[in-house]
Amino acid sequence: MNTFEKILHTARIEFARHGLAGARVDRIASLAGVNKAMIYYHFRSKENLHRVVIDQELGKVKKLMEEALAQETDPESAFRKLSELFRSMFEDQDNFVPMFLREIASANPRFRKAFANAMSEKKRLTEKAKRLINDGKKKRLFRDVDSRHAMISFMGMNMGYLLMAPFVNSIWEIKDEEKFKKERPKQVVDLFLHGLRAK
Amino acid sequence: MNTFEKILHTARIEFARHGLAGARVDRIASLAGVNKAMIYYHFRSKENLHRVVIDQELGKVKKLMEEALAQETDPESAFRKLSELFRSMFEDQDNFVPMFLREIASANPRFRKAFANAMSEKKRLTEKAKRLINDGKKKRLFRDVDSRHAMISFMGMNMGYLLMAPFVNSIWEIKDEEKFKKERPKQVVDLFLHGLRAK
DNA sequence: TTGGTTTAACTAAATAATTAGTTGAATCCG
DNA sequence: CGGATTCAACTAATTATTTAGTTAAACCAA
Repeated sequence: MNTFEKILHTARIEFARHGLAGARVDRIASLAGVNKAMIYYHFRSKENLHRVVIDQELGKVKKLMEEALAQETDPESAFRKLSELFRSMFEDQDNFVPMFLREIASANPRFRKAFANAMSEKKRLTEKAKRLINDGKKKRLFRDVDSRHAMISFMGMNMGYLLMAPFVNSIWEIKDEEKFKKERPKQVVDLFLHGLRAK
Repeated sequence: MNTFEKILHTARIEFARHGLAGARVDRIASLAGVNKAMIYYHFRSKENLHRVVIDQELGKVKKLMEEALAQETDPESAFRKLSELFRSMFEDQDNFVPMFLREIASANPRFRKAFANAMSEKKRLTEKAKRLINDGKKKRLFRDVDSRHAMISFMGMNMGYLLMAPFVNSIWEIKDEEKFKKERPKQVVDLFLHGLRAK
């Protein structure tokens, strides 16, 4: 890893832990094993470094999204795929969750737009989701539900635990987090599909 | 409002907007229309002021929880009640959401314990929820689902939109937020109950 | 090939700016 | 009186940013 990458890598951790205001340039430098001036040499300012880190994370999200939306399948596999997408989005990069939460909290419009853009990459996520549900409705497989509400519920079911695992574990006394996480996608998709299913 | 209350009120807004590290004591003082010295006179330090604000917010959550758990009813009304509880928890106090998100992000163990404690006030929320689902299962009204997964999904469905409304609105192109919010509890509870229902 | 020149990457230290917290004298009011 | 409050200037500390100078590799013309 060269200096540039070392700084980015350490900054990601620092910003995830402390947020933009709480992050310390000295700490990034010393943890990265790099002279502090190098941060200004490569990134101009703390704020700009933060922006670069955020953009990088959003880039990964966008990429995952594109991969997940590539194939066409039946509703059940599609929802399982989406469930898996959320898991990888929030799970594989443990720095993303805190950064994501803080950006929501600070209502940063730049981030909101960039994230919305990454999520509805060429409208494919939203369109695909609506299509999945409306197709099911036409075929009388699904009840007559509002597709937006249904999809938002689906996202909430999926993301809720991923975002707040430590809290949820504590409240619901979940001892074996790993096991629980593994069970989760199936449980979520089952509940959701049963919820949609026509009687 | 006396000085003490003015400070608390302004601090709540400041901490919600900027977090502990980003909050400025000078700004709190000037927005509260109070001399900075008064903040130290009443609250000793910025961190302590933050703690007081957080504790106050958690106190409100606890109170809402207690009220909501007071009555006993059928599953449908109970879940509707819970849905309404989440709404009031996150909606009525618009400063709570950002503070909550930031505390999750910073993984503050003090907050986690206090929140878990407020949520599972004498275990009544978790026990009641489990009981609701297990009763339904015994009466063959509900499928054989894992009650913890189901309840976590229910919380996610409810909280997801409340926590991330600006994002979700942007992604799903929701124009009339107020209308959508009003429809939401019914939509959520319907999907959830259909998801549980035995075939 | 060689000696000078440029350049990006880097260092150590200094400076500039911000900000939490303090002080002490003065005022206000029941 | 005495507790609450104002006020503005202050400090001590922290922290972001800049600066002046170094290094080593790449480049390039004679």
